[in-house]
Amino acid sequence: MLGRVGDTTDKARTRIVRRATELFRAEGFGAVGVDRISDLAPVSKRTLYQRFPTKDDLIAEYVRTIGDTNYDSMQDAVDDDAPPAERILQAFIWLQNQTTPSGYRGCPIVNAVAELPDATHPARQLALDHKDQVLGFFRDQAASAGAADPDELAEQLIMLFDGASSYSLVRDSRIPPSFLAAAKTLINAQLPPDSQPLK
Amino acid sequence: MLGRVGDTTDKARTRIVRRATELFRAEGFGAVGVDRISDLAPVSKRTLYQRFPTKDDLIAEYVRTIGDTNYDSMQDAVDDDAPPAERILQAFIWLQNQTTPSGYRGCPIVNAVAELPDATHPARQLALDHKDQVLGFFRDQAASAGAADPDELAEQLIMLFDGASSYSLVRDSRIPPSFLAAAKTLINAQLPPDSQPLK
DNA sequence: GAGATATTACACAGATCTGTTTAATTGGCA
DNA sequence: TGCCAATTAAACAGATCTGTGTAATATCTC
Repeated sequence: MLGRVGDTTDKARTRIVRRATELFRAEGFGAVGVDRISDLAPVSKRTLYQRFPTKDDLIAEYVRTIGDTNYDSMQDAVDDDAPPAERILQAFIWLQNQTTPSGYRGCPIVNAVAELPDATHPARQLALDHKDQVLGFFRDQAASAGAADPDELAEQLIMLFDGASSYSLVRDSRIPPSFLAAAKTLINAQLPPDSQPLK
Repeated sequence: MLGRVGDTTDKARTRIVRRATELFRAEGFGAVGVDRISDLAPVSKRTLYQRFPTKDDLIAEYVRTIGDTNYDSMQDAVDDDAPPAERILQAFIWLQNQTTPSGYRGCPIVNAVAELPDATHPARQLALDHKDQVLGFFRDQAASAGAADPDELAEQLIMLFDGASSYSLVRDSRIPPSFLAAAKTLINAQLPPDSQPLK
């Protein structure tokens, strides 16, 4: 039967999204045509358009998927039993490892927003949702760690986080150790005086 | 006479680059055709191709121009008589003001690298040159301020800097005050104990 | 095995893209 | 005025793009 809404066993759909993810991630939306995705899926173009009526629908699904995948991957790198400040650092180390040693193409969510000037594009909201999810994680950990202003610290951390992505993208090199040092400095500046600072 | 190399009075060339800058900046390279640039310059397509044999040449010129323009604009916002740590903050305030109150499209240099997967594209080196210029500014100021490790601090600052751009891009909102607070925290953490900390 | 459904290959429409060709026209300068 | 280089408009080539129409083939269910 043709893939219905909520069908989690639609193999064609899965293959389409997987290939689209690889190609969009590496080259962006404009540079990747629908034909190339369907050829590599492999699936006929007709089937692709059966699952995704327009390319923009596929782009939106890509943004949703890569956001969820990245968040899950990051969470997998975080030890739930570690102290909250350590958990933040583990997330930072995860990002650093994503950029090893070269070939990193920048944050796919940020890149998507950059390539979609139309603020009403459905993918734009999904991109924001993802960043809010990451921001929420930082905020929750900051609060648990006893940060003086968890919202402020979370904003600072996500700016540092995404800036490190840009750094790696432009230089095509691994995020440097100064990245983790900066995270520690920002966190320590907000920890209560009686707590053990990160070092 | 037809615009020669080094001709600084080539009005057609100037108009082409100016329009290309507006359009590329707002929409990216893929979404902007050469026809649209020439129509708006206004200049015939023939003249455009006389000045820039390929679109990639125009893209490279755009990256060079926007990098230089932004760096100059940032330097104009920096008071040469202020202490070095203050000069860094003035540069950060400049970036914050670039994102007011919305409509910011992210760092054009980072966006250019994201949209040009080919690492040998001439614009890629120009993008790196620009970021090295900004990094060098931060390093010089950090060193003048007596930072413990000026290279490390400069890396941290440029990561925070570009991350704030991404933050503003994704959220279509002004960079928040926590940005400046983070810069101060990172700077203060490296200033000599006997110096006056930023507040 | 029969019938319904899904997928395939492939041509096609219509739009757009980069870059070129051609011929008419403009504008500066002697 | 008259020359000459530069610019213009416009059509064009050839490629690519998104999305559709069609008819044959494969797959699944009963």
